[in-house]
Amino acid sequence: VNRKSSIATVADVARAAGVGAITVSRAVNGNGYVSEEKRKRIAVAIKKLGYRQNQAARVLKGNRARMIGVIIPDLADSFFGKCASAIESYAASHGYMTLIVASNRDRRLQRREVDMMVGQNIAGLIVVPSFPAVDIKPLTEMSVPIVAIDRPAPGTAADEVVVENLEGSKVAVSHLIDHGHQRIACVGYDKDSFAISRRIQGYVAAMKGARLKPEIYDEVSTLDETSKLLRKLLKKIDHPTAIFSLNNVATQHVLCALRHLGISVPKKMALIGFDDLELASLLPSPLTVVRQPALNLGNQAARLLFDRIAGTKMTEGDFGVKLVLPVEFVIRSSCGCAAGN
Amino acid sequence: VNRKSSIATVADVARAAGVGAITVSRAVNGNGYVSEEKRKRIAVAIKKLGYRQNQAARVLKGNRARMIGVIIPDLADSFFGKCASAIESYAASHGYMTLIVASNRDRRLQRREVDMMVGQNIAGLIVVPSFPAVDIKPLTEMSVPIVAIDRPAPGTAADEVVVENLEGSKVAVSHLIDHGHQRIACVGYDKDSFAISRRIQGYVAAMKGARLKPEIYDEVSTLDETSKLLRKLLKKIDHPTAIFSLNNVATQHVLCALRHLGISVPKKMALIGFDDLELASLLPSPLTVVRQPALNLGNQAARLLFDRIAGTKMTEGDFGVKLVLPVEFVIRSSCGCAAGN
DNA sequence: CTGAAAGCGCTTACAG
DNA sequence: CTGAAAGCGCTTACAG
Repeated sequence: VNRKSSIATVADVARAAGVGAITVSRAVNGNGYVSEEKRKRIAVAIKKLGYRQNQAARVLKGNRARMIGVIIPDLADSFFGKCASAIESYAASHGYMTLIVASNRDRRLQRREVDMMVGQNIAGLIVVPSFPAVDIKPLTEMSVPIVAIDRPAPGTAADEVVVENLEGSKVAVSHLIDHGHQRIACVGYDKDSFAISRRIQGYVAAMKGARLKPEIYDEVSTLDETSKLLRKLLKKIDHPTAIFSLNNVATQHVLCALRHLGISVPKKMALIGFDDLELASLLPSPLTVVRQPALNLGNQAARLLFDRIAGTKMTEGDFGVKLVLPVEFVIRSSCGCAAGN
Repeated sequence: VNRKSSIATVADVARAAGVGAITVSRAVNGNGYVSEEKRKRIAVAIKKLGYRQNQAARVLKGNRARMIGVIIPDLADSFFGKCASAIESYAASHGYMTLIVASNRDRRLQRREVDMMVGQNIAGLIVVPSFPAVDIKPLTEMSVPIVAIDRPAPGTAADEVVVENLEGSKVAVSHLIDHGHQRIACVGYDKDSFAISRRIQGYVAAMKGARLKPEIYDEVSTLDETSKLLRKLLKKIDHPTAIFSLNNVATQHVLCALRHLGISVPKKMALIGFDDLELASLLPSPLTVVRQPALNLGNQAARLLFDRIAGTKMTEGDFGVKLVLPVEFVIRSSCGCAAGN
């Protein structure tokens, strides 16, 4: 492949600038001292030859790639998409590229992806841990810094950034109770994930605090199942008068199902969802939600990761920084409050 | 860095399997012939030693990285997010990782990102071309296969996958005309992009076809500007009675502005948007839209790209495959049709 | 403050 | 059908 011959190497730059190869390397990487004069000559030569550092050679010498990995359950999910977006921006501003992969909640797939990331020698990883930490062990073994978002990664030294799941849910459910609701259903799925289980705990805490009986339906993941559930619930005379939905997808399903059943919100059924939705404020009854700071979640995670990459923070014996970001309770009117926003 | 010493190399595997290094390489990459017996011994040795191919060394030898690049304007935009998601899945199923970057419609940023992708020796690129093709020249010069999506990349040999922008708009606007609307405003921004300009053309064609006068407001990009525009329009006695919005963001702004102004849809103002929205069917008046096949767009683009990477298609003298995907006209009720969906 | 030499782990002609 | 040697482009101790 002799088209390669047209690509400039350090040696070419060194020759053109009349210096040694190592000096070029130092100038490019900003290590060690290079006299101002040589630095200039090198810069000129680089521009003239169109030199670009070959990352493969750099990595082969033992350096980490200027790349980080991001593993999220689903790239098309707006919440995770926003996280990824914030991370990518942060990485780009630090001169790093971002390998983004969706685990699709498929364990084998994620394992393969982790292996590939090892093969690429990534400098760090931000992950929404859908699986036991053993799955990312190949990376921890290489002491690649890791930040877990949305959920912790127990058994690792990973930093973590999560949100106030329990507190946010408690506030939301208490708000429904303040509106006079006695029967409040809690609807969603993925109850084994940290975030959801914490939200359920918050719901339970609020209900128990008001001496109300929790009604939890935490295995309702499709629109169909949601419709079925609501139809069943509404048959009872003494049915729930409010719903707390556990994430954006669950909220959408509940909204859809209620619409199809012709149940008006909040008149016949009040609703608060965890996670904001794009058009939430434009719905017939603007949706009251617990809003997660998706962009900030990504940002903070990236910040922690790059602190580790830069070696600012120690990893030895240190069990990681744990960050809990506040959520925002956005009152519109699906909860029963009159004024929308 | 002597922790390296614990990582197995081809030489280690070769020794353990009692074969030459090259045979290991051939077995791993599936080139050339390796006897069944040696293949088995090698597989055993690989498993035992936990060998993983070092991508940096592979790339340094002149091979392309098992990585593709994706450049989109904005990762948090649900339309582009879906495209990226489909591309990533396709790539993963082919054993490739995906470098996803947002250009943020910032030309300098994108140039830097292209340079970094060159440095990583990516095997292919899928790009939403926001800028002249000269910006991706470093990649074309290396004959990296490129597929343009959403917009063409004139002046390159890139394959392209776009949607029926003109046709979709024409159908939508004609539908409004069939509802008896005589004054239909066309609202949006980014008119210099291919997709939007084609949509405007479709709008104009439909209007002219009905001998109606086009009213184009194609520099309305923020909610504020949208509100201002609508307020101004509604002051006139003879104001437009329908709006055609040019993309998902414009549609959202129009919906928001109308809500704030207390204008009911479709009674006071009919509306059709290009691009579907998540909760479109749950709005007070479910939104009629021209739906783009975002996932399929990504899929088709990935398929074309991997055809090129596999060398199935020639690039020399060939000006690329041009694919135009159909859009779907989803009639709900914001256009004035009674039945929602 | 700067340079020459060695080597990272892989694969590609070339022999055999 | 399989192997030994060279080299991809870079950076890291080590001298000077």
